[in-house]
Amino acid sequence: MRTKPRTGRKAAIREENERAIVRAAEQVFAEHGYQGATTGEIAERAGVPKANLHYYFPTKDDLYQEVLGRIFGFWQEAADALDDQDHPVEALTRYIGKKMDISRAEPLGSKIWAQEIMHGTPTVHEYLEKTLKGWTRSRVAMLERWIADGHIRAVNARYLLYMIWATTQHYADFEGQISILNGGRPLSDAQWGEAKKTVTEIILRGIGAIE
Amino acid sequence: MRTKPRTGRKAAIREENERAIVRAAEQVFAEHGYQGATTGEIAERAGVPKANLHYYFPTKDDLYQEVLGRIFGFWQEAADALDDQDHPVEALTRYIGKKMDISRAEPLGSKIWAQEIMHGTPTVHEYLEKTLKGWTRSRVAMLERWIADGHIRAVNARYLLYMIWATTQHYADFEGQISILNGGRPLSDAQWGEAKKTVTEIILRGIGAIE
DNA sequence: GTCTATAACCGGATAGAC
DNA sequence: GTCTATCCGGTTATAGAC
Repeated sequence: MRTKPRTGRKAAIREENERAIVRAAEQVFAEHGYQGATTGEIAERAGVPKANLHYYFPTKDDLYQEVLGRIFGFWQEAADALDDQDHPVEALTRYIGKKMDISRAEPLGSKIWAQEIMHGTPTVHEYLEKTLKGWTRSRVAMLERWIADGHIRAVNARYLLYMIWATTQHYADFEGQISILNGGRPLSDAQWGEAKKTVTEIILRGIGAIE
Repeated sequence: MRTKPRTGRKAAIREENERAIVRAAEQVFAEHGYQGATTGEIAERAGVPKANLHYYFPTKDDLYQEVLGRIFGFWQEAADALDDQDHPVEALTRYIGKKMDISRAEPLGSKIWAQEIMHGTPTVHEYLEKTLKGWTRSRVAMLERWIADGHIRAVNARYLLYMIWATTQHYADFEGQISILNGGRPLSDAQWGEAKKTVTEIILRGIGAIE
């Protein structure tokens, strides 16, 4: 008997359990941090006994890496939005919009990422060195080409990128604060639209891409 | 004999120990999160036996509250920079500059604050409700007056404020990522100046306050 | 006011029956 | 593949000698 059958009843059970565990883990890691998260609470939220969690994910760290892997996917997806040779206005509008959408749809992933960075990148250091560093360099080069071509003003491209990351991720990482300042309610559809519009316009106008 | 003499040799010892413990606590809380921080490591970094830490701060939570108190001071100080009726360009330039300076001088506090928010504001909920909410409301009103007076364009004032918070705090909260992308070195004096200039210009131009 | 030794507890991980 | 019972290491907090 295979340990991890790809099809059949057991495979379906495995997949459903793993899915439930990873989702629960995202919530608990985001809310309590790596150390604060307990496998007991994750198992409870996933609706499985703690021993079963350890059957699917031998160690807490394995589970954490699985969760970080999911996040990487979303970040990569957003990164692709800036990976072409469109006009600056369209490219940046799409990139900012996509990042805002991810902040709304996957705030937990963004929070786990932020905490991982604040804790000294123990797990994602390699990713930053090997993938993000190169991607950033190429995007900076692209922005500098736009500057040379007169599409946008001469701003520091790297700090512009940081500004976009910071501003869009803030809506995920600080959603608790934003909700409280919004009268205890999460932002509505209309407010999200307004936030996205505000962020996009200030940045585009700030670099002289519009008006 | 007083338990907490205000002067004399014992008072000096107390003050020095408390100071060392709080500084060490900032480092450990920022790096490992509330749960990940151990009183043992804090005591070790402060150079006192663990039992002595508990003599000065009975519980880990007391120490955490002390650390958060220090942070509030810096945030309040930055908030004051926007508390007057100057021209928008000067007021916002000073506020952004001050927030960037705090990000550089006190990144640990910013990180602890960010994590506290991400963990659901268990400790600072009251502060957000009672202090930050009112301050934000008054600053939004001020910005809207500037818009009405034609000093800046009609942007959503609340999301503009969030943008300033996000962008400036990013340099503290994500300093690990920024350092890696900077070739493994923290930003130099010149780079900090360039970052501050870039952030300030994009925002001021983005709201039509300059150019 | 200091510090060693320890109590009391909790959480990650596993053994082993089903 | 599931789950109860348990081990073991680590953490907060304190007792009590100095």
